[in-house]
Amino acid sequence: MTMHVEMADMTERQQAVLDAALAAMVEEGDALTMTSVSRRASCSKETLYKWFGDRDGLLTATVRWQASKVPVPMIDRDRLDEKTLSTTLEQFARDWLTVISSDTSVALNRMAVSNAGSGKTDLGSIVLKNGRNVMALRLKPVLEAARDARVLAHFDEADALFGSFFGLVIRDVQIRLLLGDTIKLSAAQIAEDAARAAGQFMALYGAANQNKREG
Amino acid sequence: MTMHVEMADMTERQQAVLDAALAAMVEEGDALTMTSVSRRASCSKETLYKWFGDRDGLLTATVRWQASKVPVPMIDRDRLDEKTLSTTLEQFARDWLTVISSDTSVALNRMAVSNAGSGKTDLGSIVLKNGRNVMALRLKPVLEAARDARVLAHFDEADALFGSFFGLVIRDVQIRLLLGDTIKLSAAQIAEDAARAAGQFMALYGAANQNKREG
DNA sequence: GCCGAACCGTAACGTTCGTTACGGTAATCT
DNA sequence: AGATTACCGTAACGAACGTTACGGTTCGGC
Repeated sequence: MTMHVEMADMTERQQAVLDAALAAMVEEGDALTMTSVSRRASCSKETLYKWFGDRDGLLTATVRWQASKVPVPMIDRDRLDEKTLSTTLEQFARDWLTVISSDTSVALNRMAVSNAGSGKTDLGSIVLKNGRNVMALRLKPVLEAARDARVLAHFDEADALFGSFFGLVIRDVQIRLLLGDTIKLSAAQIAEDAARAAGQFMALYGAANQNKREG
Repeated sequence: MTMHVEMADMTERQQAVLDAALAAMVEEGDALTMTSVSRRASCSKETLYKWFGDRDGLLTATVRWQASKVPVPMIDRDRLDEKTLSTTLEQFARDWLTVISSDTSVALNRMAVSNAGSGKTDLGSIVLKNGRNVMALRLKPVLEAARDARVLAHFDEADALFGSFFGLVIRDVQIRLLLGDTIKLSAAQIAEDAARAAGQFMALYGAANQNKREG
């Protein structure tokens, strides 16, 4: 029976404990233990159980806490010419790649994937909801606005475009990171990749070049 | 101390045991236990330890066994006009998507990701080596041949092209599957996605359309 | 000053599971 | 036939860890 704690209800002390849990997840991965978290947070196990119910409760709270800390890029929907759309996409891609390649994101996704395999509580859906789906929710209105402004070619389902954008940005970076490949993504590298992804997306779906798709 | 067993040295009985382990991995995920494997395979635990050393040895042998079973698409490098390249890529994408979306692949990658987080032995590198890297190794000569035949625009590093192709094919499918999202990929859907990915790749990197990239 | 609540540190309990050990059986070798 | 080998089924051992319980400390309220 997991507790349902909203992030707003978290005291500073509790947030500090969750940060400790987060650090434990980064360093110890799935093998993180209640004892190690309590040691890191300088709190008793009894407190952990009182606050979070059980181990799963602690993990879900930790995942939610991290999710609430990830900044969501803002968008102005007012002016939407090709240039602004392109830079918006590029900024989106840059933020996204930065998050994805961070230690905490990797650890979090590893935990969620492990849990999705044999888990009672579904960390995977939480991560999906607060990661990919938030991005999709932010991006799709922009894509639709761009279509209506004739900046993008016509389409029916924004999901398909989002999927392609996702692929062009992430490529094989995330899965390689999750599988333990040691990649070093410098800020310059991220910026370059983001620009390439945005450019390619515009090339594929922009109203200026409409002859690039099949089906 | 893990044993180093080659696939060729596997007797039929041993392969049957590995198939049982594979089934256990699919159904029980990370929580698979030596007892459950022995029960499934109708063998004793003593035999498991004699053959595979320890739990990690069993897991790595299972991963290798599955990897050896995945068919690798063949390629004829002789005739390489735009049409054959396109269909080759499409076939590649179709095979790949089929593998990626299979239950065994999902279970295997989940296991490897979990292990990469807090593992002594690195299943992640094995999966990476037998999954992504095999594909890259097969595809890069084709891309280079296509470049030399002026079917693809000039490039220096085939890795970059491979990454883009990877993204266009996989998009967000794999990460969603790993995180427990229930997606149903029909053969028709896979075929459609493969065709789209191949078409988009040709549009971006084909010699016919050279003005689509940035940087 | 005294009380109760909240919390820390640690010890204790019970379960799970990896690992090892043992007795029994069928097949193969000498 | 007798011995050896390989294997099955099961029991037993030991460690790790989730969970609970307990004694001691701090702190806000009366």
